[in-house]
Amino acid sequence: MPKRGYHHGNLAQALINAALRLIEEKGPTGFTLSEAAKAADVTPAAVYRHFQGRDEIIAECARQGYEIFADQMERAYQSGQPSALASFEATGRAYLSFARQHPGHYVAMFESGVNVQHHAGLHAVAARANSVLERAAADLSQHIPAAQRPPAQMFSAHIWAMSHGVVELFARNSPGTNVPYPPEDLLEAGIGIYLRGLGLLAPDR
Amino acid sequence: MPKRGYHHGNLAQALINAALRLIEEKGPTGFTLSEAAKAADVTPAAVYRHFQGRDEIIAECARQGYEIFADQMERAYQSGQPSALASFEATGRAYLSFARQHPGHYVAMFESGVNVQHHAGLHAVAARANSVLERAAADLSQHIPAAQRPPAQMFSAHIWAMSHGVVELFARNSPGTNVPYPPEDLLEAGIGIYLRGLGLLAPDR
DNA sequence: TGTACATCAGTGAACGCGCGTTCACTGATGTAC
DNA sequence: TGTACATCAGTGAACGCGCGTTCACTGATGTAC
Repeated sequence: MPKRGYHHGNLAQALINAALRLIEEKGPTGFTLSEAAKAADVTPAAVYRHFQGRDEIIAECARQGYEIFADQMERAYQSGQPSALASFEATGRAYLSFARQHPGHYVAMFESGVNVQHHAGLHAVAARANSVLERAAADLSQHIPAAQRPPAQMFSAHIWAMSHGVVELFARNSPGTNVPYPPEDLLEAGIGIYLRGLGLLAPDR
Repeated sequence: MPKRGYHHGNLAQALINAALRLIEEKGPTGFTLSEAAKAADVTPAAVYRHFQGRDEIIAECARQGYEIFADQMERAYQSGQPSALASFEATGRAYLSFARQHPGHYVAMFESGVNVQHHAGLHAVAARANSVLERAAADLSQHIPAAQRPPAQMFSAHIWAMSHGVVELFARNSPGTNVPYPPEDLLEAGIGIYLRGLGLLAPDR
């Protein structure tokens, strides 16, 4: 409890943290400005010293999430170097791991209905996260015979889609039937089969 | 305007339809009981003659959605018979096509936070939809050499995840960068690569 | 070090709003005789 | 066919609630001299 600085200390971040916890616990709908203020031991009106309103809080949650996400993707990419394959697989894994470690951020980014285009800073950092995955895909595509090489942007999108789908459908308590595999294994296997389809892994292992 | 039957005619379904339109236009959050009632030209209190409350309306939207979805999956499966491969590909395509044709239902089913387990009828029909995809996967797995055959439930989950991811990320105006491919093509290509990875398509085309 | 003043983060009361839900009711429809 | 009655879908008024937002304010902190 440092509580240093002016009055509260760092109310802006305290509100963001409260919002993230609320979003994580009750979904994007469950978050209210008033409740976040209460969680930060502050009057709802105080929020307006730091944010324009409710929307800006969610947007900032998402922005910080994209920042962390982009960093983790970058680190995953580096961890796999110099192997293009290892880098690519690591970024796929990083997606799921991010969703697990930062559920509040994840929901703010992908399920809150926040408009990435409408917030200047948001768009930039979202693009940065995306570019890591695309770079990994581009590296990898060098290893595919040019003739049958699909655009890197395309299979980066495939991996992103499969990762996102696994998170949404199987890494939460969510709808439909629960599949009896840990999401990590499911994604790992899926990416493996996909890469074999690209001719990047031996046909049988 | 048949307006037959008692008073309104078929208020229950009129409310569901209004709810679906609202959900489609404003997202799962945008739907309110009061607004649905107004759209059906009825007092909010009238809703309680037909539903226990707000939640039950959304659940019924989702239920009807799963019903349509299961039917379409079934039809897609049949359309591919007797080829296991054609059936499987068709069910994958049916997913995206359903999301396009019935956006309100889709959102109610997958983005409204409705709990499939909590509503008896919902769970059953969701399982029916899922079982079609799993049957298609099981058929297909017969064509994979037993030694390297992954469980059918697993690659059914992969295709479901990729389909869902493509819808969520690229078939809406949603987050991140927009990929310059029509979602249908993206999904088709992704499934193709994946099936090649399973050894079910020729390695080069 | 001490005093006077400016800054500005957070307060507390108030607002209008639309929400979901309840209740006693009304009056159109269906049915029995 | 006509009348009396039962049913029950929808009404309209009311409720309590929590929301986001505004406003004039207060009083702790930082700063100039």
